[in-house]
Amino acid sequence: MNETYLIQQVIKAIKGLYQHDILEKNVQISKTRKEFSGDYTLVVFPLLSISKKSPESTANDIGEYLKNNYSALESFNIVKGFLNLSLKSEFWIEKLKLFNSLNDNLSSANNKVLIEFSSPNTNKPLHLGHIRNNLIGHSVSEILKKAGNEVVRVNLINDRGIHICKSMLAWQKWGNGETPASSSLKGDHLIGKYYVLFDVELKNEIADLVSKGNSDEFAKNNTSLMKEAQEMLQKWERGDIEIISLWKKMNSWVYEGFEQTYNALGISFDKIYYESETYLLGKNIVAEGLKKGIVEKKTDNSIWVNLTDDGLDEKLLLRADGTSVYITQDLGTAIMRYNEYKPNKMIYVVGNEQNYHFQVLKLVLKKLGNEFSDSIQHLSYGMVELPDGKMKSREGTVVDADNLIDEMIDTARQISVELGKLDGFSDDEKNQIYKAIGLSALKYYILKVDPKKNMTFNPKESIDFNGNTGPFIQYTYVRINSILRKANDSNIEYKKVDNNYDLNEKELELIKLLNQYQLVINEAASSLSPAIIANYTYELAKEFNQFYHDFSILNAENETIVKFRLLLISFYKNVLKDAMSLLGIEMPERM
RNA sequence: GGUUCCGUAGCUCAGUUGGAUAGAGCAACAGCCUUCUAAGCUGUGGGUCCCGCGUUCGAAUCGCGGCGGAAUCACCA
Repeated sequence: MNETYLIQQVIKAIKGLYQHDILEKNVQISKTRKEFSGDYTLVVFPLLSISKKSPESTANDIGEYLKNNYSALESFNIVKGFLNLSLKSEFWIEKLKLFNSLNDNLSSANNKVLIEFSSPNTNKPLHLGHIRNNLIGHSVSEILKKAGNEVVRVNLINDRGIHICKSMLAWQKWGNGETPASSSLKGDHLIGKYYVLFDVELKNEIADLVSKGNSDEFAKNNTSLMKEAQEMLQKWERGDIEIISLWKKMNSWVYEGFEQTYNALGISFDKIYYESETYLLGKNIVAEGLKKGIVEKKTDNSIWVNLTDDGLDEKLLLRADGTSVYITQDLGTAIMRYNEYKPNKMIYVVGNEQNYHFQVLKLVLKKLGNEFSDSIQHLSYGMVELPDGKMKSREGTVVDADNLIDEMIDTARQISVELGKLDGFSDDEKNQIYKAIGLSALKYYILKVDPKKNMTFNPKESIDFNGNTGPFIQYTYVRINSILRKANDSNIEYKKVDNNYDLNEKELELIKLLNQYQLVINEAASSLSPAIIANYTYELAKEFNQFYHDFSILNAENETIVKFRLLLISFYKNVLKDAMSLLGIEMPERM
């Protein structure tokens, strides 16, 4: 809690009472817990060595001092070593007024931040893990922007490498010219089908070799299919016209498919990099490193970097046949990006299974003389697991992104129809609302969990639409909206508020919570965590619903109260919408 | 085996730089629609915060040691 104005008052009090200077960070002020009365609580224990008095009398000294010297203070009370301070209504009403200018009082970090997320392979459709990546990336971008940073969103498409050759080869061998049009399969799903087929056929071949008396080890390393795939990769790197044109054709199918999924999720990028366009730079960088003697060539011509001095291992940078590996292109991409944008910070949204990779990447970049290496931050997020463990494509347990999105929207439709809330809307309007609700359930479900933690998704239990969920928050918004619409229809003017307004307890709670928004944004931005925003929106919604239940707004006791409450809830509406937009979640006007 | 991360209610998760009697949702049970949208509100039950030791006025939070789980240590990406 950085309520600076209060902290300054306490510092003054300590100085006045005990002639002692104290640092801001040593003043512990927090929100007062619900079971006690007060707005803020000062923990006096750390101050005892200065006051040389008991906790109670120290708290009393400070309380009295503030009472006499700080005009905003209404009253105080002391429980054990805790000094609870209540501020005057006027103080909170002034705070509330600041929400008239919601968007222009943000801390401006003025940093340029480049953030990479999504980064799909072009050999299979997106799944639930990718959804988490995309949602986190998009949301963190929005949060950083809100906190005053310039944000560049980039996607790095992994469009080359042995895995792409596998699906190309399988399609060439067994595809019979199948296309998305001919099969009415989404392009990325079509390619995925052949990637799986390759794996199946590869297993068959290995089994065949083993049955002919070869060892498992030998069989694995000597399949004709793998050899063909490797030859294809070499041809690709040499620019073989036939292979390149096949590659372009198949990739274009995948991009069309991805585009649909990105659109459904509401995600976009400022810049898309393709590994096929950056990996050569990576190779050059490795070659330079070789000249400088930073990396070394082994007898089989493969190139390695030795990181044993840094507690890590040796790492391959180029294969013996000269083709590049994952980290090769990542080196090139990082340098290219840095030179292009000169950001203060580069964030990579990549799963925690690649923690080691990023350790290596930063080290190698540094060794090669790139000081910006220190500005790279790996936003390492946890895996999405199923109740019995990891998703495995071989076992067909992968939760497909497109299917899941469709299911969520369909569930939203079913619930809405059951409740009969959208009777009288056009089909277009209805579909738009179903989509907003279904996606909010999905997005909120994923984003409310701390990114760095693994999370469990149970496909058998559908994602909830009640309780701590996206639709609940949307519903709250819609309720507010409905009241404001009625107020508008009756031409009630509620933009002004009198400082003498007598706040009731719940109204005060609502203002205090609203007042935290700025802090919450800053915290979410510094910890790169959409979960902080999500949990805050839930608090907002819960508080409002209690208020809504306990107090009438349009039929309040008198006009002053009606107007005040309308103003208050209109700020709730704005903040709810604003906060949810940071999660990439749209708010329907009715539902 | 080395390194990193994690362990909070039956389940899914919160718990802000160490602060007061550890919180929500789901699931279960019991109430609340003639009144601003019941996708809501209220209540009941549910805990060895993995275990132990330490630091501290104070530990779910920090340190050390265990136990349990995950990831990684690829000429996959």
